[in-house]
Amino acid sequence: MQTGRVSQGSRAWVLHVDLDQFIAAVEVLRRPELAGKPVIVGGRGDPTERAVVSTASYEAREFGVGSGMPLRIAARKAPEAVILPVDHEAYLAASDDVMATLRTQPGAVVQVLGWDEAFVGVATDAPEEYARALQRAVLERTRLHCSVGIGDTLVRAKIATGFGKPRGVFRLTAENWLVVMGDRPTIDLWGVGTKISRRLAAIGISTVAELAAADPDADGLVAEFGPRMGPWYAQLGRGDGERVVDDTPWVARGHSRETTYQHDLTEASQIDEAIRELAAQVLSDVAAEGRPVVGLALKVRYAPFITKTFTKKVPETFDRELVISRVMELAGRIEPDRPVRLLGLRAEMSMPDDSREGHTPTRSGW
DNA sequence: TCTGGGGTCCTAGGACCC
DNA sequence: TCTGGGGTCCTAGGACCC
Repeated sequence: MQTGRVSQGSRAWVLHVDLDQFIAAVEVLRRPELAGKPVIVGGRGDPTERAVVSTASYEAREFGVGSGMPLRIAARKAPEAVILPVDHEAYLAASDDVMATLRTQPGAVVQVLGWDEAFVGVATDAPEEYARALQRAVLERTRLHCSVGIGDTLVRAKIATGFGKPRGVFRLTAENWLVVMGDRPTIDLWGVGTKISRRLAAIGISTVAELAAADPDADGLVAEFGPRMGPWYAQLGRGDGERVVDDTPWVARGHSRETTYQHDLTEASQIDEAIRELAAQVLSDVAAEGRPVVGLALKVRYAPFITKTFTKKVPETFDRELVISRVMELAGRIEPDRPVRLLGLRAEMSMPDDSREGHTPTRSGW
């Protein structure tokens, strides 16, 4: 494992690189006539189907379209928009080019976070210059623009990027953390969503500054969130945490497939067939890893928003038939005579001995 | 016809064992 | 027969991220 530690007096920095409107930008590259137009990418590109927006171009965002929005609604808000189907292969190829470019930067340790973002650890006395050089390299090699956050922890670098968008650079460290973030609501933190921010507000913590000043025990964080997450949220409020970028290759814990059906499934035979199809997909994903299955999870969404998950541990196995029979056991728990809108199947695999297990903080990227 | 698909991790509670 | 505490494993559910 390589790490981004200090060398020879230069200070260690964490850079967070995030491509601007990545998916839409990739689409515009191969369809130059779309430049400057509202572009929405989602599902199979058909706004009459059940699907959501993956990415909207900045022009489409002006109409109020955003990621995660039902495609049907997006099409209504931006009737002029060009709607394109999701093309995973194309984005993966573009992503690989971007990551390869980052790795060519002098002294860079690259930790990939997703298709369109990565941490870069580097020791330098001029992080802004380094960031600008990095942006130029990515643009030259891929024709894609990115924003860069500079921080002294992963969390601060990640949050800094938002202030740099689009195409900019922003530095967020212990020095200016509270000045920049203190008055903001806790939901602006990476790792705090609507539920947690509401629970924080209920114990009297609404802003980042209040969270930063909180004593986990005395101020109720431990009582509300437990001995592990309570102190973790207080640390997050201060922007503290991991400082070392880690390029250890990712090892997936499992693989899953999920399908939302355009028309709810009502017949037992339909459901049976759909589950066998999911199982075949998941098993081929798992087979490609060459690691045994150790657990299964079957997710069922009954219309409209009631989701159940059935899980089952299995003895380590490579046996397809055995796994499928266990999956069908789980399927037997689906309530009959109830329309099914979504089915998902996840297979967990045994972890190789040399993988990082229980590293803390445990969520990816933290 | 309101809500994708791929992930990760934490916690609570019950079962079971000593 | 009743009761206790500690530990581990499993299942289900929740939350968050891109």
